[in-house]
Amino acid sequence: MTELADTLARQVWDFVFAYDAAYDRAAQVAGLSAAQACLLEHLSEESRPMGELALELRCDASNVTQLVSRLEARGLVARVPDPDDRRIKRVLITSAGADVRRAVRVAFEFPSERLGSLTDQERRQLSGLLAKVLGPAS
Amino acid sequence: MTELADTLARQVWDFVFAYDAAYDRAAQVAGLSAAQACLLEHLSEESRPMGELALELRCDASNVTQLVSRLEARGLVARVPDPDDRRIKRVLITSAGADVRRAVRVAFEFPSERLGSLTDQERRQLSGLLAKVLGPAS
DNA sequence: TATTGTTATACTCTATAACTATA
DNA sequence: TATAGTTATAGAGTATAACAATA
Repeated sequence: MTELADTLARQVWDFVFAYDAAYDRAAQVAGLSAAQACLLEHLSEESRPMGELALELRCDASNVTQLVSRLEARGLVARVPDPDDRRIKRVLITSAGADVRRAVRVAFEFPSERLGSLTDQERRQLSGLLAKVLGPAS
Repeated sequence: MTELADTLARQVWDFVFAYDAAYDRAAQVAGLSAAQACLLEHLSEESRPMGELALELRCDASNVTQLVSRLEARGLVARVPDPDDRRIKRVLITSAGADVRRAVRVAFEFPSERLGSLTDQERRQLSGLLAKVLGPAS
């Protein structure tokens, strides 16, 4: 009986499709591409080396260079030197960047809206299932 | 107590990230981009009008033109005329296209691999939760 | 006149290879 | 010699606007 598995696979596909589309729209509302919004999401209070970002985003360093250049041109991030290693450039989100990032988060209603239809117990259930599916490496 | 909601949102984000990356890789194994594989996935035995594909993929018609052109150049789909309306061009998957699509499906182990770690009961649970989250419009 | 699909164009994402500066 | 990041380049995804063919 693989019918259940097929149904589930389809549901997951549909969910991911809707999720991705919603994130695209949210980024667009804030005037960003999804990739740019994603990069901003990987920045914190402190600056971060570009190489670290490339690793986390699982993309080439030259890609990060371009993304950061576009964000920097719009004043959303800044490149700051690393005090210990002058080869390294660190990326720092500006206050304008933090504003835009907040706008993306606000526009990205999908999780709260969709997951909001679940009861507290169902949310716990889903969280447990996802933890099992994602495995220990997360 | 929004901690649960935050945890869940993060888990969903991680899951989608892993899912998307896995689909990218699967398409790449078969020599396709994710968008091309996705288009093939929307074809069945019968040919389909390009406009329908644009609607389902939620993208512009000109985008479908380009995707189909690339797939057609590689012999994976063909454009066939519509017998009733000569404005319409229908897209038909070739047997080579069906082979490649099968290769993508085989390479896309993510759902069966990850979801395979769940028991039958857990799968039913997850399916139910997704049905509720996706809503009636699915 | 409205619709289907294409063309021209432009911007972004992404990777590879060659390069610069620093370690 | 190895590493961090950049530059040059190329292919693909995507959209907008102008267009051709057909309804």
